Amino acid sequence: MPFDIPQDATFTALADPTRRAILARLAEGQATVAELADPFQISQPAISRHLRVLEKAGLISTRIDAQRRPRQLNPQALAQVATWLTHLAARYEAQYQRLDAVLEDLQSDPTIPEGDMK
Amino acid sequence: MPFDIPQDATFTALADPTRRAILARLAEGQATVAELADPFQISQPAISRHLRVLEKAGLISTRIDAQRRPRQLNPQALAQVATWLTHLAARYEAQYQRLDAVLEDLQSDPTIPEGDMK
DNA sequence: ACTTTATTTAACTCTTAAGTTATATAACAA
DNA sequence: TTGTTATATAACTTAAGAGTTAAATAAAGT
Repeated sequence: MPFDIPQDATFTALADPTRRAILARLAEGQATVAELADPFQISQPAISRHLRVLEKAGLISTRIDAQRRPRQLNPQALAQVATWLTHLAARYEAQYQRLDAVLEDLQSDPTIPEGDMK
Repeated sequence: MPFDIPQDATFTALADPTRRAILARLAEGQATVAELADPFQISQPAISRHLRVLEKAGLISTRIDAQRRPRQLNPQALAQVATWLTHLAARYEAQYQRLDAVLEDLQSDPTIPEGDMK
Protein backbone atom coordinates (compact mmCIF):
# COMPACT_ATOMS: atom_id res chain seq x y z
CA MET A 1 0.00 0.00 0.00
CA PRO A 2 2.08 2.88 -1.17
CA PHE A 3 0.87 6.35 -0.36
CA ASP A 4 2.28 9.74 -1.20
CA ILE A 5 4.30 11.61 1.34
CA PRO A 6 3.13 15.23 1.24
CA GLN A 7 5.64 17.86 0.23
CA ASP A 8 7.44 19.93 2.79
CA ALA A 9 5.81 23.01 1.27
CA THR A 10 2.39 21.61 2.08
CA PHE A 11 3.07 21.31 5.79
CA THR A 12 4.75 24.69 5.80
CA ALA A 13 1.66 26.18 4.20
CA LEU A 14 -0.59 24.56 6.81
CA ALA A 15 1.51 25.91 9.66
CA ASP A 16 0.16 29.45 9.41
CA PRO A 17 -3.20 30.16 11.10
CA THR A 18 -4.18 32.79 8.53
CA ARG A 19 -3.58 30.30 5.75
CA ARG A 20 -5.65 27.66 7.52
CA ALA A 21 -8.46 30.18 7.89
CA ILE A 22 -8.20 30.87 4.17
CA LEU A 23 -8.48 27.15 3.46
CA ALA A 24 -11.50 26.90 5.75
CA ARG A 25 -13.11 29.80 3.91
CA LEU A 26 -12.39 28.21 0.54
CA ALA A 27 -13.99 24.98 1.73
CA GLU A 28 -17.26 26.96 1.67
CA GLY A 29 -16.68 27.91 -1.95
CA GLN A 30 -14.33 29.82 -4.18
CA ALA A 31 -13.45 33.39 -3.31
CA THR A 32 -11.53 36.35 -4.67
CA VAL A 33 -8.49 37.85 -3.00
CA ALA A 34 -10.54 40.79 -1.73
CA GLU A 35 -13.13 38.44 -0.25
CA LEU A 36 -10.43 36.39 1.39
CA ALA A 37 -8.66 39.44 2.77
CA ASP A 38 -11.85 40.93 4.20
CA PRO A 39 -12.14 38.97 7.46
CA PHE A 40 -8.51 39.67 8.43
CA GLN A 41 -6.80 42.72 9.82
CA ILE A 42 -3.72 42.18 7.73
CA SER A 43 -3.12 43.93 4.43
CA GLN A 44 -4.16 42.63 1.03
CA PRO A 45 -0.57 42.14 -0.15
CA ALA A 46 -0.01 39.90 2.84
CA ILE A 47 -2.99 37.80 1.79
CA SER A 48 -1.65 37.62 -1.76
CA ARG A 49 1.56 36.20 -0.40
CA HIS A 50 -0.29 33.63 1.68
CA LEU A 51 -2.18 32.60 -1.43
CA ARG A 52 1.06 32.16 -3.31
CA VAL A 53 2.33 29.88 -0.56
CA LEU A 54 -0.88 27.87 -0.60
CA GLU A 55 -0.79 27.50 -4.36
CA LYS A 56 2.86 26.40 -4.43
CA ALA A 57 1.89 23.81 -1.85
CA GLY A 58 -0.82 22.55 -4.18
CA LEU A 59 -3.56 23.30 -1.68
CA ILE A 60 -5.41 25.81 -3.84
CA SER A 61 -5.63 26.80 -7.49
CA THR A 62 -6.48 29.98 -9.35
CA ARG A 63 -8.99 30.85 -12.03
CA ILE A 64 -9.14 33.97 -14.11
CA ASP A 65 -12.28 36.07 -14.11
CA ALA A 66 -11.55 39.45 -15.69
CA GLN A 67 -9.44 41.33 -13.16
CA ARG A 68 -10.29 38.85 -10.46
CA ARG A 69 -8.34 35.75 -9.51
CA PRO A 70 -10.81 33.59 -7.61
CA ARG A 71 -9.13 30.82 -5.67
CA GLN A 72 -10.49 27.37 -5.05
CA LEU A 73 -9.53 24.51 -2.77
CA ASN A 74 -7.68 21.44 -4.03
CA PRO A 75 -9.31 18.79 -1.87
CA GLN A 76 -6.96 16.04 -3.07
CA ALA A 77 -4.02 17.85 -1.51
CA LEU A 78 -5.79 17.98 1.83
CA ALA A 79 -6.75 14.33 1.48
CA GLN A 80 -3.16 13.42 0.78
CA VAL A 81 -2.00 14.97 4.03
CA ALA A 82 -4.84 13.32 5.92
CA THR A 83 -3.88 9.96 4.45
CA TRP A 84 -0.26 10.33 5.50
CA LEU A 85 -1.24 11.19 9.06
CA THR A 86 -3.73 8.36 9.22
CA HIS A 87 -1.15 5.88 8.02
CA LEU A 88 1.28 6.97 10.70
CA ALA A 89 -1.38 6.50 13.35
CA ALA A 90 -2.36 3.12 11.94
CA ARG A 91 1.26 2.01 11.82
CA TYR A 92 1.62 2.93 15.48
CA GLU A 93 -1.50 1.01 16.38
CA ALA A 94 -0.20 -2.05 14.52
CA GLN A 95 3.04 -1.94 16.48
CA TYR A 96 1.22 -1.41 19.71
CA GLN A 97 -0.74 -4.62 19.25
CA ARG A 98 2.45 -6.66 19.10
CA LEU A 99 3.04 -8.73 22.23
CA ASP A 100 6.66 -7.79 22.71
CA ALA A 101 5.76 -4.13 22.49
CA VAL A 102 3.20 -4.65 25.24
CA LEU A 103 5.75 -6.48 27.39
CA GLU A 104 8.25 -3.70 26.84
CA ASP A 105 5.63 -1.30 28.15
CA LEU A 106 5.06 -3.31 31.33
CA GLN A 107 8.75 -3.23 32.15
CA SER A 108 8.86 0.47 32.86
CA ASP A 109 7.00 3.31 34.52
CA PRO A 110 3.70 4.75 33.32
CA THR A 111 3.37 7.71 31.05
CA ILE A 112 4.14 11.09 32.52
CA PRO A 113 0.84 12.99 32.76
CA GLU A 114 0.70 16.06 30.56
CA GLY A 115 2.23 19.10 32.21
CA ASP A 116 4.31 17.18 34.72
CA MET A 117 7.51 17.59 32.79
CA LYS A 118 9.48 20.73 33.15
CA MET B 1 -21.03 16.56 13.69
CA PRO B 2 -18.65 18.64 15.71
CA PHE B 3 -14.99 17.89 15.37
CA ASP B 4 -11.99 19.35 17.10
CA ILE B 5 -9.93 21.97 15.39
CA PRO B 6 -6.28 21.07 15.98
CA GLN B 7 -4.16 23.52 17.93
CA ASP B 8 -1.88 25.92 16.19
CA ALA B 9 1.03 24.26 17.98
CA THR B 10 0.18 20.97 16.30
CA PHE B 11 0.49 22.35 12.78
CA THR B 12 3.62 24.24 13.76
CA ALA B 13 5.11 20.99 15.03
CA LEU B 14 4.25 19.20 11.79
CA ALA B 15 5.86 21.92 9.70
CA ASP B 16 9.42 20.78 10.37
CA PRO B 17 10.79 17.87 8.29
CA THR B 18 12.97 16.59 11.12
CA ARG B 19 9.98 16.47 13.42
CA ARG B 20 7.93 14.62 10.81
CA ALA B 21 10.75 12.12 10.44
CA ILE B 22 10.73 11.67 14.21
CA LEU B 23 7.00 10.99 14.11
CA ALA B 24 7.50 8.49 11.31
CA ARG B 25 10.17 6.76 13.40
CA LEU B 26 7.92 6.68 16.44
CA ALA B 27 5.16 5.11 14.37
CA GLU B 28 7.44 2.06 14.24
CA GLY B 29 7.64 1.98 18.03
CA GLN B 30 8.84 3.98 20.98
CA ALA B 31 12.40 5.26 21.01
CA THR B 32 14.83 7.06 23.27
CA VAL B 33 16.27 10.47 22.48
CA ALA B 34 19.59 8.96 21.49
CA GLU B 35 17.87 6.53 19.14
CA LEU B 36 15.86 9.32 17.61
CA ALA B 37 18.91 11.54 17.20
CA ASP B 38 20.97 8.80 15.56
CA PRO B 39 19.70 9.03 11.94
CA PHE B 40 20.16 12.81 11.82
CA GLN B 41 23.21 14.94 11.38
CA ILE B 42 22.01 17.54 13.82
CA SER B 43 23.04 17.59 17.46
CA GLN B 44 21.20 15.72 20.18
CA PRO B 45 20.16 18.94 21.98
CA ALA B 46 18.46 20.01 18.77
CA ILE B 47 16.50 16.75 18.81
CA SER B 48 15.53 17.36 22.42
CA ARG B 49 14.05 20.68 21.42
CA HIS B 50 12.13 19.09 18.57
CA LEU B 51 10.75 16.58 21.03
CA ARG B 52 9.63 19.34 23.33
CA VAL B 53 7.77 20.97 20.45
CA LEU B 54 6.14 17.68 19.51
CA GLU B 55 5.09 17.00 23.08
CA LYS B 56 3.61 20.46 23.60
CA ALA B 57 1.65 19.86 20.40
CA GLY B 58 0.29 16.65 21.93
CA LEU B 59 1.78 14.53 19.17
CA ILE B 60 4.02 12.46 21.43
CA SER B 61 4.35 11.60 25.10
CA THR B 62 7.20 10.64 27.38
CA ARG B 63 7.82 7.70 29.68
CA ILE B 64 10.53 7.39 32.28
CA ASP B 65 12.93 4.45 32.15
CA ALA B 66 15.86 5.13 34.46
CA GLN B 67 17.91 7.85 32.78
CA ARG B 68 16.08 7.34 29.53
CA ARG B 69 13.02 9.20 28.34
CA PRO B 70 11.50 7.01 25.65
CA ARG B 71 8.98 8.82 23.53
CA GLN B 72 5.85 7.38 21.99
CA LEU B 73 3.40 8.57 19.41
CA ASN B 74 -0.04 9.89 20.33
CA PRO B 75 -2.05 8.54 17.43
CA GLN B 76 -5.21 10.41 18.44
CA ALA B 77 -3.47 13.73 17.85
CA LEU B 78 -2.53 12.66 14.34
CA ALA B 79 -6.05 11.40 13.76
CA GLN B 80 -7.47 14.71 14.91
CA VAL B 81 -5.47 16.61 12.31
CA ALA B 82 -6.44 14.08 9.64
CA THR B 83 -10.08 14.50 10.56
CA TRP B 84 -9.92 18.27 10.29
CA LEU B 85 -8.32 18.09 6.85
CA THR B 86 -10.80 15.48 5.69
CA HIS B 87 -13.72 17.60 6.84
CA LEU B 88 -12.41 20.58 4.90
CA ALA B 89 -12.12 18.47 1.77
CA ALA B 90 -15.58 17.00 2.30
CA ARG B 91 -17.07 20.43 2.87
CA TYR B 92 -15.54 21.58 -0.41
CA GLU B 93 -16.93 18.57 -2.23
CA ALA B 94 -20.38 19.24 -0.80
CA GLN B 95 -20.29 22.82 -2.08
CA TYR B 96 -18.96 21.69 -5.41
CA GLN B 97 -21.96 19.44 -5.96
CA ARG B 98 -24.35 22.37 -5.69
CA LEU B 99 -25.83 23.40 -9.00
CA ASP B 100 -25.21 27.10 -8.67
CA ALA B 101 -21.57 26.45 -7.91
CA VAL B 102 -21.30 24.47 -11.11
CA LEU B 103 -23.00 27.24 -13.08
CA GLU B 104 -20.65 29.79 -11.56
CA ASP B 105 -17.80 27.65 -12.83
CA LEU B 106 -19.12 27.59 -16.38
CA GLN B 107 -19.31 31.38 -16.47
CA SER B 108 -15.57 31.88 -16.35
CA ASP B 109 -12.29 30.65 -17.75
CA PRO B 110 -10.71 27.32 -16.89
CA THR B 111 -8.20 26.82 -14.16
CA ILE B 112 -4.72 28.11 -14.81
CA PRO B 113 -2.44 25.09 -15.33
CA GLU B 114 0.19 24.74 -12.66
CA GLY B 115 3.28 26.73 -13.40
CA ASP B 116 1.62 29.18 -15.77
CA MET B 117 1.35 31.89 -13.21
CA LYS B 118 4.29 34.14 -12.60
C1' DA C 1 32.43 9.20 46.34
C1' DC C 2 33.49 9.35 41.43
C1' DT C 3 32.51 8.42 36.61
C1' DT C 4 29.72 7.45 32.92
C1' DT C 5 25.46 7.63 30.44
C1' DA C 6 21.24 10.00 29.04
C1' DT C 7 18.99 14.05 28.51
C1' DT C 8 17.79 18.95 29.25
C1' DT C 9 18.60 23.84 29.52
C1' DA C 10 21.03 28.17 28.45
C1' DA C 11 23.14 31.53 25.61
C1' DC C 12 24.09 32.69 21.33
C1' DT C 13 24.06 33.14 15.86
C1' DC C 14 21.79 33.08 11.55
C1' DT C 15 18.10 32.51 8.45
C1' DT C 16 13.50 32.65 7.16
C1' DA C 17 9.05 34.23 7.10
C1' DA C 18 5.31 37.42 8.08
C1' DG C 19 4.11 41.83 8.25
C1' DT C 20 4.39 46.69 6.45
C1' DT C 21 3.98 50.58 2.67
C1' DA C 22 4.75 52.00 -1.90
C1' DT C 23 4.63 50.92 -6.58
C1' DA C 24 3.60 48.14 -10.74
C1' DT C 25 0.48 45.55 -13.69
C1' DA C 26 -3.76 44.42 -15.81
C1' DA C 27 -8.51 44.52 -17.01
C1' DC C 28 -12.54 47.02 -17.25
C1' DA C 29 -15.60 51.41 -17.33
C1' DA C 30 -16.50 56.24 -18.84
C1' DT D 1 -7.43 58.13 -22.92
C1' DT D 2 -8.15 58.54 -18.25
C1' DG D 3 -9.66 56.76 -14.19
C1' DT D 4 -11.00 52.91 -11.19
C1' DT D 5 -10.91 48.28 -9.52
C1' DA D 6 -8.42 44.04 -8.46
C1' DT D 7 -4.30 41.96 -7.60
C1' DA D 8 0.74 41.30 -7.60
C1' DT D 9 5.52 42.58 -6.73
C1' DA D 10 9.39 45.06 -4.48
C1' DA D 11 11.96 46.76 -0.72
C1' DC D 12 12.26 46.84 3.85
C1' DT D 13 11.75 45.68 9.13
C1' DT D 14 11.10 42.62 12.77
C1' DA D 15 10.47 38.44 15.12
C1' DA D 16 10.58 33.54 15.54
C1' DG D 17 12.81 29.35 15.21
C1' DA D 18 16.43 25.93 14.13
C1' DG D 19 20.96 25.15 14.64
C1' DT D 20 25.34 25.42 17.51
C1' DT D 21 28.40 24.58 21.87
C1' DA D 22 28.84 24.55 26.75
C1' DA D 23 27.06 23.66 31.09
C1' DA D 24 23.46 21.66 34.24
C1' DT D 25 20.73 17.76 35.96
C1' DA D 26 19.78 13.09 37.03
C1' DA D 27 20.17 8.23 37.42
C1' DA D 28 23.33 4.10 37.36
C1' DG D 29 27.50 1.70 37.55
C1' DT D 30 32.17 0.94 40.02
